[in-house]
Amino acid sequence: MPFTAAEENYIKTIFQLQLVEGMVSTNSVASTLETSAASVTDMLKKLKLKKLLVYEKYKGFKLNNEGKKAALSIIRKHRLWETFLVNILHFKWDEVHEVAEQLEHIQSNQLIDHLDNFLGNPQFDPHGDPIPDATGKMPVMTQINLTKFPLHIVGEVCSVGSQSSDMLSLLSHKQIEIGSTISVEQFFAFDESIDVKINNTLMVNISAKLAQHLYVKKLNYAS
Amino acid sequence: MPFTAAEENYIKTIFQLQLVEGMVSTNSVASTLETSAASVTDMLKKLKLKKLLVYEKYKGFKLNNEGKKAALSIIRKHRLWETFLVNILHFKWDEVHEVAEQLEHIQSNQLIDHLDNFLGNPQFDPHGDPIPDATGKMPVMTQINLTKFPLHIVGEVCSVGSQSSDMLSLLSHKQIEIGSTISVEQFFAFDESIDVKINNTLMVNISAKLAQHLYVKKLNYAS
DNA sequence: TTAAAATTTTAGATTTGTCTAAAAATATTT
DNA sequence: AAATATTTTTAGACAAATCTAAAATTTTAA
Ligand SMILES: [Mn+2]
Ligand SMILES: [Mn+2]
Ligand SMILES: [Mn+2]
Ligand SMILES: [Mn+2]
Repeated sequence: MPFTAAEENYIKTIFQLQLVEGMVSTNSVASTLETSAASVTDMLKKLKLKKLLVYEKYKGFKLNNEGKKAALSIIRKHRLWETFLVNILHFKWDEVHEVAEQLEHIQSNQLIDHLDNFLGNPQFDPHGDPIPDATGKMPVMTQINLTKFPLHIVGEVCSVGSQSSDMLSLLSHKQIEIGSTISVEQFFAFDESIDVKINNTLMVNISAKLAQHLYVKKLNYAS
Repeated sequence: MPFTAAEENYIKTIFQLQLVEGMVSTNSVASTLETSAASVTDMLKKLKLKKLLVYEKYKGFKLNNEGKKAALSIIRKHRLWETFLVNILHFKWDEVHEVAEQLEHIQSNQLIDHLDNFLGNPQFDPHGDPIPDATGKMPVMTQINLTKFPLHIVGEVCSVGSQSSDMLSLLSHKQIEIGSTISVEQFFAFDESIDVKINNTLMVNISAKLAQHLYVKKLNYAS
């Protein structure tokens, strides 16, 4: 029942890929984890043996309920630790990912429950991603990718699709943060870039690639 | 330069044994880590190759300066995490050891420095053991084993030589804690047990075995 | 609808950390 | 000083996680 750190990294990656892809491919896992396709196949056999996923040779694979449950527990730990690092130890939000990658593998339910409680049972992590509770439930976010966000509607930046330093420093340069209000003002078909207004004042241009990694939600409340 | 968790566990164990034994034996490490003597020999070769210890076949071994430095860094992490678990997450002092055994292997200097700072740069962990600073220095304790403590002198319980649940629950039963004042009032040669006075009031009998695991320091300050 | 390209799996190694059983060295007793 | 016991090391094996290179399968393109 307890998993190794390597198994947990695969489980988490497959979970996140299947949210987007449905069925997951060997190569997508390999490139996400920066490992070889052969290693992925090796691990798939182990995870299948442990009854965490549905897998037929050459046909792709996806986590079953047991596997999803395991993934949510790892994601819960990862996001709670990130919250701890930023809120309590005053890390910057682009400095926490690597350490959380390690901390998520610490085995102790008591630890994670006490941590959750100490942090005040936070609902979202510093990147705006929802934190599953002990049973695996997460708040729904109805977040939309910025590329699909309607024009001239004010939303709030609530999540970033990548934690690469390159991306985070670009965001920082453009003065975009989690919680910034944002509205798409113009679309340029040529390069699919967009002009957005940040916090109702600053106007900046955002590349298609960057937009693909920004998630926003509509502001339902006053303003 | 970074060590694996297994290497770190050996380094820490050898350090602690050589404080008492001077030269360390294969079997003492094996029984402390609950592993086979053969595994210890295997690891000794690796640690020698990494120039962390002085080792000649069949002759015993001990950490050199480089090895001691590594050990102190691991001990620093272990004791800071224990302090976090007890002071911040409200674990009991006899519940923290297993989790700290895992947390001590997280690789991030930034993390441990921020944690130290957040905890207020504590000098002692919840078991009364000194916490090395970032350079490896620890406060000297001049603690004495209770079996060697002079009669009728008031001291303070500052460390326990074991973290076994059995021992900690026995201490709890006798209402002895870290920080309790203690004085040895009578020695019984027959079973080498002693009567001690706790916090200047309660008189209890302590077995030779228990006394061997209790460390006290003289109270130099008023009272 | 074959041929070429891409993807995936297998075969065979390697590293780390562990084990048991046997051999070697050291320590203790007659 | 032998014989015996203990400790330590070596030899050989195994599981986990990884790799490269080759084979198998599926997909795409001619
Ligand atoms: Mn991880
Ligand atoms: Mn996050
Ligand atoms: Mn440990
Ligand atoms: Mn301690």
